[in-house]
Amino acid sequence: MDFDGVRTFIAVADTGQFQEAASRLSLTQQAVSKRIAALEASLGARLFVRTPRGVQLTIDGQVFLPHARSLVEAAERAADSVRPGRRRLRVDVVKPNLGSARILRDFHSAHPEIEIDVVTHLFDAKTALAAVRAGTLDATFRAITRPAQQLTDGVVATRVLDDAVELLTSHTHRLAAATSLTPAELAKHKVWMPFIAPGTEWAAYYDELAARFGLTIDTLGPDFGIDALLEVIAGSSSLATLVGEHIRLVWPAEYNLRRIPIRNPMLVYPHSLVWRSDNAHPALTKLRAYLDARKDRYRHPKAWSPPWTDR
Amino acid sequence: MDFDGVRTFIAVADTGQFQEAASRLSLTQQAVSKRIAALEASLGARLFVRTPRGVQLTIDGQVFLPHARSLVEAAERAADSVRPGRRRLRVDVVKPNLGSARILRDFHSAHPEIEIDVVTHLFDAKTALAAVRAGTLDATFRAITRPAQQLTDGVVATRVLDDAVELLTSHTHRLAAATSLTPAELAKHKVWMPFIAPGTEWAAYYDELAARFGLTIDTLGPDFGIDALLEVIAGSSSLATLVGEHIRLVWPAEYNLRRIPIRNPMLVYPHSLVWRSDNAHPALTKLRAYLDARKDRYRHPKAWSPPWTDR
DNA sequence: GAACGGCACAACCCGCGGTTGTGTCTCAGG
DNA sequence: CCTGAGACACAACCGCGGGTTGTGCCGTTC
Repeated sequence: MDFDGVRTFIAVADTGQFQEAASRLSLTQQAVSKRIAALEASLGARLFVRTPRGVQLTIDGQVFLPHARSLVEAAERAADSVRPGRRRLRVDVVKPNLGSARILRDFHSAHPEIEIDVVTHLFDAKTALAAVRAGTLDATFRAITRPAQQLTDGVVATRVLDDAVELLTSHTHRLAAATSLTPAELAKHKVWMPFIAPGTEWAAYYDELAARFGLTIDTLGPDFGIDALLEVIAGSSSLATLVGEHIRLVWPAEYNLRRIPIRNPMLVYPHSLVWRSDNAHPALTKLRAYLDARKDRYRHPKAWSPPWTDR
Repeated sequence: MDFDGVRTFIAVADTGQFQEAASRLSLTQQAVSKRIAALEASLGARLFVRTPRGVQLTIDGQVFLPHARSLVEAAERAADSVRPGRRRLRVDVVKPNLGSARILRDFHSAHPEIEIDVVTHLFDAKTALAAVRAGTLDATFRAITRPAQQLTDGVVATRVLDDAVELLTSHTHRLAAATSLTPAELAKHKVWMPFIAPGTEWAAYYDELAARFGLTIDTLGPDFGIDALLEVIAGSSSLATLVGEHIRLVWPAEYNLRRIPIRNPMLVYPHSLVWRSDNAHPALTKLRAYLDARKDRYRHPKAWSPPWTDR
């Protein structure tokens, strides 16, 4: 099964005859006949009944037709997704379960007509910012370290989300019963965050956090993914980790995990939207307007965040 | 852009190197290299950065990857739709705006996991029944004329929908003010139904109806489609047509059309579900159970319908 | 610095997919 | 009833796209 065959099938179905489809495709009737025969052979089903006055779709053909159309549409979309100019908006959200991804989903349900390509798993903010600068990425939700240095040549940012840090523990952990914690209380316990890759802006954030409040954060150990982490946390009464309030986490009911907010001060991880000021993509304008209209909804203005972030 | 290229792209993206992808695809590394180069050329974008230790997706590549996956999935679905055995349920509903299509949609929203291929535009019940008998169609919603003759060799039917006939007129028509009509009142006016193709079960139904109640139904004139018909009806004070209560019709507000129910007796068009008794498709079982659970919801047991339909 | 592992380029070659030519079937018209 | 037109299939041919083998280059590793 190949694209040419599918496209030929659609042309024949639309015109009702091989001849007409052939001239529309700038082919001979025999070529169209062969393509359809090949497609039918590869599918193992007859798609047309040949009549002296043209062809007619069989039931298999009628069933296949809408699939064929959606197939070429999907091909169109795929090609458009990388075509320079007039392409879908490309936004980086670090990970699909983060608060930034949730905001993007909210935006998408508010404007379902705007098509978005979500990018994840870029290594760090530096990579993402370089991509924004190069124009391969329209926007990224990232924490911005040292803004003066990184936001050069027309790359701008606004703070859009303060994700409050919470402690995630098993129900057997010594802090499990607390309804909230202060950073000072937290300093007495070890925090384990193997998913923080060294050299990223996440590592920088937690370094600052640990230094400022005297926490011990252990980022050692291989990162086997969030599910493995949750399982280990659930089975331990001494291990705990930090997560953002907006991070979507699901675990089996028997894990019985606790998410404990931190107060006095509240600690927030700062997400900014970063884009090139000369990027005229209409969907980007819509996204910025959407975020601007909600700019206070996801902010915790009195909470602590590192001094290097834009405000 | 061709399927092989897209599949190769996915294999390379998954393995992270041409070599490995090549052996997985039973190709040489050079062939993979050429395929990717050709794909990149046809898309006008670089998908991988070549490194000494393999390849890495560019941002374009990351964006393209999910599209590529959905593309091969769509291809899978398309091929499955006509593969004999283990295919989606194929149901014929005459036209997408009919009550039978609505019931099928209701069924689909009740069981979103069941995938259905909807077939329309089969010429008549005879064709549809032949397709059911041949096994190319799993079920059809049709009116059954002369059940004893047509429902031979294991093809069975149950009545699932009585679609009450209504008169559709402009607001300037002489009957426009009526809140309901009797067939006898209708007999004095001409009814125009150019969309009834001669030789179909629809024509048979309206022939019976006209003969029984003395109506004059005109099926002459070319059928330019439902929109054209509505426009003509809207502009005439003498033309009217008959439609089922469950037929979904939309028209511009200024048309100001009226749908007038018919009573004493109510006239219904009988839809039956027809299937082969030896068809073991699990989705068909579900559909039958669904319809059986609602078998009184769409019925008008006291209404008139032709004597040849199953009850 | 040599061996290794990875990708690209070059040359070759087979066969897929196109074209031309022809046969067959059906329907319309005289 | 015959004939011509129109439509699709089959056969033969052929060029080129896409595969293979062979080789080079480059960066990493020991």
